[in-house]
Amino acid sequence: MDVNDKRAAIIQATLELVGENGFHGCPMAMVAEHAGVAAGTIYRYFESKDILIKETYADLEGRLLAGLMENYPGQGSVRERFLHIGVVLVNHLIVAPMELRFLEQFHNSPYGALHRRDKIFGERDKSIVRELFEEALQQQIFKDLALPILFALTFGPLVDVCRDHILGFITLDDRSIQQTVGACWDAVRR
Amino acid sequence: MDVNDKRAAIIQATLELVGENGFHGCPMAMVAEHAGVAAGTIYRYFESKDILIKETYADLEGRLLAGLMENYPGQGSVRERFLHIGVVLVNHLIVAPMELRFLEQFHNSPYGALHRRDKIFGERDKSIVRELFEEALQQQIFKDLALPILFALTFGPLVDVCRDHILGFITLDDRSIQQTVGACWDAVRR
Amino acid sequence: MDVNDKRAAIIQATLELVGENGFHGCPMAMVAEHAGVAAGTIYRYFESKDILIKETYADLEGRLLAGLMENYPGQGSVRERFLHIGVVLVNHLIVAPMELRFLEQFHNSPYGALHRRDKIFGERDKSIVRELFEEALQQQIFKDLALPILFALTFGPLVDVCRDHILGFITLDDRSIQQTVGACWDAVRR
Amino acid sequence: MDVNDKRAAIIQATLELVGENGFHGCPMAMVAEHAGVAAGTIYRYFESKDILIKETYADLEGRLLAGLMENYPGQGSVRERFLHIGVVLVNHLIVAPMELRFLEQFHNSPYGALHRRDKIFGERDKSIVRELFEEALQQQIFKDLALPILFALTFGPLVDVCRDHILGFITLDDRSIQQTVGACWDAVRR
DNA sequence: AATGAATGAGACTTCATTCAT
DNA sequence: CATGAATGAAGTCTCATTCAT
Repeated sequence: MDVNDKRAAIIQATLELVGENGFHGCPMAMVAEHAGVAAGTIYRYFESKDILIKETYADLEGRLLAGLMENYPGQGSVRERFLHIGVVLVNHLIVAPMELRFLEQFHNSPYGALHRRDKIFGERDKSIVRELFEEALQQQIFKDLALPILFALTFGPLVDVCRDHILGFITLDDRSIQQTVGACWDAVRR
Repeated sequence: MDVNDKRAAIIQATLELVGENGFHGCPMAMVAEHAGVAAGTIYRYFESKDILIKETYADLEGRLLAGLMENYPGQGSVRERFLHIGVVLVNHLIVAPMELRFLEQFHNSPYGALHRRDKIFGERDKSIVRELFEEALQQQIFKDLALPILFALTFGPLVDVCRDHILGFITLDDRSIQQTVGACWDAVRR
Repeated sequence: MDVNDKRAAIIQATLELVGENGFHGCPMAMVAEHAGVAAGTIYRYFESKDILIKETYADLEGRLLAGLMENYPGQGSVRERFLHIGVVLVNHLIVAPMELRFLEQFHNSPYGALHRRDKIFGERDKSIVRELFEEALQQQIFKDLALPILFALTFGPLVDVCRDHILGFITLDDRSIQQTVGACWDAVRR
Repeated sequence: MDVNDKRAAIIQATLELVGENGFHGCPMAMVAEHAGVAAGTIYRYFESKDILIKETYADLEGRLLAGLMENYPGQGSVRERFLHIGVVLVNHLIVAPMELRFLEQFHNSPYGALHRRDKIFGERDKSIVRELFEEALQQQIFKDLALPILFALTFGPLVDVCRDHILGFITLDDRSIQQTVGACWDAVRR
């Protein structure tokens, strides 16, 4: 388990450094220092910096999805599940500013697009989010729009408001989060 | 006008390189080469790389706003003006992929946040967009949400769908653009 | 006389900039700006930056020697003349900090040594200083030391104390200047 | 000891290059080449070029002071100790031309003045030189002049004659060194 | 398996000098 | 003669990656 500890420490250090300082503020030597390992050691766990970044993203995404599934109202209506996902996502991101920053950085990198392609076309990665959206389409609850458009209408604004909250432009509380996710629902529902 | 030609060539080269390769793929030497000038020449027009980036953004934003104002239905209803802005914006961005990529890169940089702050709090930059949103709030046409949230509900999805179009994940045509902007309207309207 | 005005302005700008900021703080463009001429114009008066520096030095030296000859007690004793030279030199340098800085910078440059060589071996440049020292040697008033050593014993300390005064390490007044020059006299006299 | 070897090689290369070509003739790439290391390696030992220069100076000064203390006649008279210091200093400098040149360059740099300030006002750095001078002042053996002036009367000429020796303007031998240091003694003694 | 010193390509920026106007 | 925009070589410093220990 020592091995996983080290791997986890490196990923955590990467997340924090990218989150705080952006990609520029994340040299391998600094990752190593924060993780408490030697610079060369990183390369035993990750082939290159690119791969380290990608796996850090995958790790983050995994935890994000896991969070969405806690108390997930699997038996609830589409609307209930939609609101759950939106609210939990926002709550997760605004208490973890660095994770949000990381997500944004990642989406703007060359591999960001590649990852997105897999996400949208790949069949292997059927998350509850995608299941929900496909179900809502079939039941004609959602507008008849392409899946990426529905994703954009939902997650685009949510990520943006989280950023604005973190930057101090707005202050989100339970009520305004509810309202915002509700507005997203208005956007996608028929 | 020769001077402006050179300045414009440098800005254009910056736009294209950042758009194609991201910030990392845009060293000053490459900008110079693409612009057809010597490396040192850039510094006659822009004090530093940071300033070059900022002014490239300002240039792009200016053209974007100018585009929004062409055929702007100033006398139309709030809804008509909202749809005009959304549709024109999307049409502009999907024919200029590099400009879109540049915008996204910019918003994720240290100065991106600063710029955003000015935009939201500053009074000096009252664009037609902001005027429209404030009017819609006063007339209680929009939901009672903070301005940044309304912006997020509108422009977040629009920028995202443009990116997906450019990346080939979806194909936007007039009809789907109308529908998407309409969905944003559903999000913000009361 | 317009031509000489421009030349003089360039030399003056060079003196001030080197004096204030050292050689590093004296790019040709800045010299041009301070002198109120275009960068290219400097090259009509001085073949290169090296030559500009040298001629600036020559100019300064000329004014320095001219200063020494004002009220020079040509008929006075060797001691009187020595004291006059020392006191006038110090007074000149401590009211013109930039000139002193320039002198020091110059002596530490590659051409500094060359210039010194000419000064010591060249016959063409028989200043009153050298005449005085040679006379003092012949009359066995000075110690039987090589001329450069006598120069060093005299001007080395004087330049150093001027620098210390300018840097604020000491404060020179008429009395301490007299004493210091007197100490130099003690060093060289038999 | 391998680490110190590399550090020492870099310092030695800096000393030689500054000594031979002045500060301008000492780019980091050339230092690296002379030291037999890669350019980036220098930055493992020295944070910046400025710091490299300063530490090279400190190293040189340390060796200089160590040289002065060999066979130092600690029990001898003030005059004996003064002559010892002067003679040893000159002998050291004229066999190490590059060290002398380096010293001169250093004293003319922005940090030169700062260092000097510490030297004169700082209490922490009570070298035998300063102790000697203060003792001589107290015992009224020296003229009643400020310490910096006494330093100037002593070390100003000594450094200058060393330079002249190295440049070939004069040839110092034991006898002329004795005479020159003796002349400095005449300058400072009451 | 781990270390971390070493590497060296490449980034940004400055500036002496030229030359078309 | 004067201008000053343009040049591009050269400088300092960073950092992903390797490899001897």
